[in-house]
Amino acid sequence: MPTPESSNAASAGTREKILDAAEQLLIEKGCGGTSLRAIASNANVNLAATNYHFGGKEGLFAAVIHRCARPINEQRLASLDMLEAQQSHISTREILKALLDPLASNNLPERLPAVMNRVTSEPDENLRAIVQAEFSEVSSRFIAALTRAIPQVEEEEISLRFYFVIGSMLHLVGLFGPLTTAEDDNTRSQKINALVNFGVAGLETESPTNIHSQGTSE
Amino acid sequence: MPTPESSNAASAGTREKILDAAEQLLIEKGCGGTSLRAIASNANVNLAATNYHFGGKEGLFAAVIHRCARPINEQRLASLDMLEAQQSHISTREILKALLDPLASNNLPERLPAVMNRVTSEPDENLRAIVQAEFSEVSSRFIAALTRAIPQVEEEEISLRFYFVIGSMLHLVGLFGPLTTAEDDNTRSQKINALVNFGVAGLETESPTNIHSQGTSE
DNA sequence: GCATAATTCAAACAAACGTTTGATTGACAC
DNA sequence: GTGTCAATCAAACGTTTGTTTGAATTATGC
Repeated sequence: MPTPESSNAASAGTREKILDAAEQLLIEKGCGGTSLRAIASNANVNLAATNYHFGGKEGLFAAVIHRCARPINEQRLASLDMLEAQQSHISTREILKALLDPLASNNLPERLPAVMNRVTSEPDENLRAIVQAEFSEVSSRFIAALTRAIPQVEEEEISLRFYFVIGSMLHLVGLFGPLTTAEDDNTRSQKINALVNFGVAGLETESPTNIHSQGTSE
Repeated sequence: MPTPESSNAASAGTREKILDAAEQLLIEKGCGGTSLRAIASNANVNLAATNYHFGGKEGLFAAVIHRCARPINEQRLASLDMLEAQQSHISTREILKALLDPLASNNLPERLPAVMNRVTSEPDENLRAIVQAEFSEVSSRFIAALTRAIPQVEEEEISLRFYFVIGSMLHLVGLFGPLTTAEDDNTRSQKINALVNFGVAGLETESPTNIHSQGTSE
């Protein structure tokens, strides 16, 4: 009884059908709220197929995360590579656009943002580790680029502000919800653009020198 | 068989013990990942007590949310009330401090931020509605105040940027994790302060007039 | 065609789930 | 004491869960 954990060509349809259904249900109900039976039913495959192809529930959701996160992160890193190859100094705005514009692109898996939003807040430790590993290169590369682009702010502060941008991004894509039409694509890219503006200003600001309590008295 | 859904004085110990254990487990495992049996076991009460006092799992978690969210939101609204009573013009920074400083206060329930972070990303629709209702007044009041404080940015944009701040906040409190010591309190208020700086800059920035694609060519 | 491996299937497994039941306890009123 | 009501308890309810099994089916190599 071999478990083809990493077979690709074989069993063309079933694997993808399971991944599609799992992705959909993961968005709607979360990881803990989705049963393998519901996945198999929505995918029109046998229940045992989920364990056969992915070795278990955890392996299945790991595969969903991987399939979703990889293309968008590759696009992000490719954009950053191109910027760094072409220019000696890159602006904060260019870096943030490389990070966030892929979310507005419409040749990406439609439900990718929703999956990211759902999965980054899952309490399951194993899934969290998978997500973190999937995004670690993007984080370190972009933090490094931002540190170079904004020399007047120290790296530790840049790192914290980068996670503010990520938090805003996750919250935003959670609001996307069922946007699928062409006009919604416009709305989406408008909101991504608003996040870029917001993030550029937040990242580049210099902290006020007086840290002590800036009270209510005017 | 009466179900004392809203009794207060009676059964002093058990109710609170259940709420404490449920809160703890909600943070660690999420709503779907926490069973009533685990709650009852950690609280050292009988399993049936959870249903007796809260009418079911959903009622229990709603009570946890309510107990957590209410004091912090009251503090936020009280701070905003005070600002609006004392001054005719309130700065963006003052508003954000009224919104975020309560998260650094140490006379609040320790695990409140973690509960907020966990529960705002729960897929359960009923719980989401409860959370939304709990925060709706804070949202509308603070968005209105920010709109008055930043007249050069239109309200719809302010509203979107406000949710960016909320997203950053939720992401930040998720990073707090097991911070409990006194020195960690300092770290926490430093990070809250960093978020205030970030948010002020992001909220007050004026969008660049050229919306069209700001390409890579310098 | 035939053997071999990969895949699908119905069925069952033990375990854990939320909820309910009915008896038992303790406190307070009269 | 007696009656009443809120609270706790052990035990069981029927479902649903993730996973496993072994036979049936399909594809692949020769």
